[in-house]
Amino acid sequence: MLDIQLLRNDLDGVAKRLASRGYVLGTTEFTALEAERKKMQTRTQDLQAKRNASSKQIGIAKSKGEDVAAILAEVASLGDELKADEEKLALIQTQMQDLLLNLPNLPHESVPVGKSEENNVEVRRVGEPKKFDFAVKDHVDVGTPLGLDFDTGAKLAGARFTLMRGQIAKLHRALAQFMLDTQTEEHGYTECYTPYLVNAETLTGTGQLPKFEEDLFSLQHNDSKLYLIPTSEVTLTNTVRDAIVPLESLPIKLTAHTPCFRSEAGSYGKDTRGMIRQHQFDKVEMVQIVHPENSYAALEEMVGHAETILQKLGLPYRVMALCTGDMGFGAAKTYDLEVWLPAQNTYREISSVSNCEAFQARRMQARFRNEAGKPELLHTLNGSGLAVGRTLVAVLENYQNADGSVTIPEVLHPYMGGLEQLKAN
RNA sequence: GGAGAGGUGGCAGAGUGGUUGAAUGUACCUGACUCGAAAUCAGGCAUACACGCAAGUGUAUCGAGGGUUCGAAUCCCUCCCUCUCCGCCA
Repeated sequence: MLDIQLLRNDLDGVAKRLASRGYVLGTTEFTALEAERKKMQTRTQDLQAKRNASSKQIGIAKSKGEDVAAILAEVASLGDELKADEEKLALIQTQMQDLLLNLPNLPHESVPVGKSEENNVEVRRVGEPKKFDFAVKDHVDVGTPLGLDFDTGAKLAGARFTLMRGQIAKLHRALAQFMLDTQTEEHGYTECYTPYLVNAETLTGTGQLPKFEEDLFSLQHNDSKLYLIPTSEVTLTNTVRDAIVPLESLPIKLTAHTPCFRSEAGSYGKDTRGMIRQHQFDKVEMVQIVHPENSYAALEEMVGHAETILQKLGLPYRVMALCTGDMGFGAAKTYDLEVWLPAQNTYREISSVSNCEAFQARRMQARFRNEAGKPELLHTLNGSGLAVGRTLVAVLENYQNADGSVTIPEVLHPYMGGLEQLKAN
């Protein structure tokens, strides 16, 4: 959520910055609503002040045993008008809140301006794509003989679900364990186990609701509606919702390995083959909750934390700075990590690391007590470290051998009980 | 699922429908005393929002939302959460 003060003071500036990410701000609508709000709020508060003053006098008069009929009559006439004004004001404030909740974050000044994916800027490239002296297969063809089973996944749940068996299932688990251990032991994140189902408030805090409800899976339980988390960014970040944390506790660094559930509405026909785009996938998430002064340093640091995983796995990748038009709703700045997939002969997103500045913190009312002892909004960051399913895809494709076997990256050996190669039985 | 007890400021803990944004204690900050500290004394000490150049003034908030009333922390209704006992359960 943007600071409403900023909209009041510099509406055109805000509109301009939002336009850079392809969002058209209804400035006329805002101006009209804001004028109405101001009028109604002032009027309502005046009436309330009058009522309060009279009521106080009634109290005083009664305690002295005086007659209160005159004041009573006077204040009675306020009643209907006040009630009508309060209702109207509440309606306006709801409208204003809706408007604010649906505005995306402002891009940081360092973000390249652009319309789409094509305008993203490559920051660096790490690792050399391996040369194969045989025709490379994609992860579906490599993985199927080894235990990757799309047919059974589809039978059990439908399209975009996968079943893994045996060695592949174990490799998938090994990857998650390895990532979690690296983030906790080497990078100082606290491991968390979080709910997979959350309420609407939580999702509003991180920005998935109200605007992106269609991207979520939900279920009705008695009178309450719960949603499956699309990422543990949601649960980890919301740990500080409605909280004022002490300065000394910063930065808060959290990580979790959870499944993520996404409806993938609007991506029909995209990445239908294989397990690139699934309704359910595992991810090790990193979240940092920091002092506003440190959030951009933390962003760079977190990109490094995600890169570490790719480097240890020996997977070639590149770092992309997303342009204004390609960034997510809540992000002020985002880096994507893209891993090399030989079968697609291209780099594909495997991690996304974003600084949301105070955008989520303002929605969540997540604050810290600053040096002066006053509550101030935190900055929140999140990033994948990494998406486990896509990492599995990358390992299968990059480490495939001519005979159909797959070499297991060395760092995973301890997690695989010493196994060094996946082979079909 | 059944029965009961609760939810008030950083913490503890009062609060007969009326000068209660809230006693008191404690923590914290400032000042006085002191060479300094402790003790003591005095003052300060919630959040959000609105109006205002400012000083300031006003509004809202006692788990959440409704209601009754001129006036609600206090009365009524609904919901949420916590705790205790019983039942069921991985």
